[in-house]
Amino acid sequence: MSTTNVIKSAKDFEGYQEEATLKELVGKNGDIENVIEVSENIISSNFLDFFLNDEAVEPADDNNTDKNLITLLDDICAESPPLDVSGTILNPDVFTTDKKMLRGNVVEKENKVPFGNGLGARWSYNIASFGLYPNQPEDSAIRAIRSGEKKRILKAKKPYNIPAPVPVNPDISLQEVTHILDTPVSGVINTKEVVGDINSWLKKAGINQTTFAEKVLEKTQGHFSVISRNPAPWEELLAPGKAVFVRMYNWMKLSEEEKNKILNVEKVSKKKDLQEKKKKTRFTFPKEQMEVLMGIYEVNDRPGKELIEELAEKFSLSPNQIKDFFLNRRRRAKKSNL
DNA sequence: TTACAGTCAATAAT
DNA sequence: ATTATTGACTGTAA
Repeated sequence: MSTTNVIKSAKDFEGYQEEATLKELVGKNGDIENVIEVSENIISSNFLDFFLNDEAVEPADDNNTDKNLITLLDDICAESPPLDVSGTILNPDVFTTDKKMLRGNVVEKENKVPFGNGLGARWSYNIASFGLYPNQPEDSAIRAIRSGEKKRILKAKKPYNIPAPVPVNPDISLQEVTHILDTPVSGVINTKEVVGDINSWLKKAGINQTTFAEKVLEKTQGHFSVISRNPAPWEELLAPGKAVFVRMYNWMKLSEEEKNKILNVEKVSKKKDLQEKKKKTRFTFPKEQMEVLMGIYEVNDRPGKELIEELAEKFSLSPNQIKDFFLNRRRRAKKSNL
């Protein structure tokens, strides 16, 4: 049986339609031991017999590009053959062994064969790697060789790994994912915890506040920043406030696939609209006014109407501006525990 | 009506 | 670039 036929058998076994090297065939399953073992049971051809047969140990002759299987297996399992291999002719005593011997009852013969890194190492490794070498002494050199080769096998098979199919639900629509996000949560949400989860997820996923706030929560970055830094307890939230945390809570339950469904939606540019609008400038209390206001706040955080109007008068501001100052101040002082 | 939660959005701060 | 801050506006509950 020629190497070509062996490869053909292997291809049939693997169900390969196209040309492939033996290495690729083995790599497809990623497990040379398994290929050999399974082939022994399934292939009716001489795949395994070839390996065990004298024929297999015949050196490839110089005019023949066919290599014997031992050589092929060595090529498969080793990046490069051991440097101190003295030749290509393997010990006939060993390779005329039959299946029964390979099953593990070869101790007597094995012990006569030198291990180490010589020629013998090649065949002993091959047998050992198939797990058919039960009585090997602890201190035998074969152990190192075997484990070393196994590493190489693992390394070699990587490029041929078939990635496990990622379970996805390709049919779920954006609308459906959004619906999931808005599904009410029964019971109390730990706002602090949710916010912590979201923030670590954002960091891990490399997504910024603006993107998350706008695409997922449909809120502004600033708003998200505030509620994520000092989330109010669930009980204190009104319906709209709760809804935001429901979204964050549900978000963490989504698969990455589902998350991407939402994150991939492109925001419609509002540049045009913004250009048409005259953007307001934000008033800032002058330093002196702020000092007065803060001074009052220290002793009285709820000034009455009279004081408010007096301040408004003095500062040439509207009473609402003064009112809002105290309102916002109280709210934010409470939130930040100050 | 009024205070406050929810927000926006400019802009300060990193 | 991003995140934090904050004056002001909106809607709601009391």
